[in-house]
Amino acid sequence: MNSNLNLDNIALLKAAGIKPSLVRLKVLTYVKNVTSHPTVDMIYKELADEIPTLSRTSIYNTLLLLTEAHILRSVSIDGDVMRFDATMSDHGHFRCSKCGKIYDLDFDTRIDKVVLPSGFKETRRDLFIYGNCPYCEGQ
Amino acid sequence: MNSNLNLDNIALLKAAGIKPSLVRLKVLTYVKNVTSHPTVDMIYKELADEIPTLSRTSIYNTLLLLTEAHILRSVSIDGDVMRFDATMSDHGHFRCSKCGKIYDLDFDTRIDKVVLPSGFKETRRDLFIYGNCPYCEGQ
DNA sequence: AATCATTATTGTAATGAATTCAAATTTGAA
DNA sequence: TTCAAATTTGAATTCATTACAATAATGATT
Repeated sequence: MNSNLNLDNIALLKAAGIKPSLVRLKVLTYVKNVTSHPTVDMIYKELADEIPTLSRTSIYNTLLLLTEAHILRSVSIDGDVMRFDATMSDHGHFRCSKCGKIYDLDFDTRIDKVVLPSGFKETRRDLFIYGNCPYCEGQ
Repeated sequence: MNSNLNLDNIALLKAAGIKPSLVRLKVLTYVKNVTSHPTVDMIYKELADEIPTLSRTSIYNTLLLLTEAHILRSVSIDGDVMRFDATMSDHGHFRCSKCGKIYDLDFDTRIDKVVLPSGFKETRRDLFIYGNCPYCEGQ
């Protein structure tokens, strides 16, 4: 399964004109396999075991590259550290004010009814909802 | 008009249990009179003329105080520097990718139709739309 | 008016995420 | 194998924000 995913990711990177180096594959695979919207630090700490020479700069470089290629997207919520997300379909984010966990938030097309004043041209939107998640709401 | 607004702001601060000091009044008045969603730096540079001894820390302190009192709100868009907004009614924000200007974005209640999964309790939401504003879209 | 505790303001130092940049390493074509 | 190009590294830098201790201002009480 992991190797399959790697094969997919190799193809994915090649299709985007990006050489599938070790660092790039590991970063991409990790962000894809995880729902935690990891930070650079989380990625670094996770991959440092497998790649002992790894530097944070490489992760910054890689994430910038993958973000510009629209393979990942960056998520910056309310002044927090930058996080990264492999879910590229249109969706919002919920952040629990207690535990800080970030959830992907599917929303249907009703949000598209928010209309811009004339002359404004939209390229992207972010919806962030804050509150308590089910695990923190109980207590 | 300015003195009237100051009188209003004095009352506003008092009602919130905040002593209406000079710095607080100047910061509040400035953010209220301006639609630019100013940064700490913009506020500092603007007020430094009138209050020569002003420090950035005071502005940070003041903005935190006013934000916690729900007199102002902070706006953090896509990893940018923190900005501040005196419009407290429900609204979104549009940032022009070219000129960087931020516009308030009224939206009607249709956005409220975005439904959270059960167990999630919402306290606040942010909607950010990116693209080009009318002045930048032309060229 | 003087005292004094409380609050506000200041300024310096520390923190930490993100960026810059040049050097070292790796890669892959010739 | 050679060599140029691309990748990775690590140290230094930048810059917004926070921490914190010192100073100044305020306002109630005597």
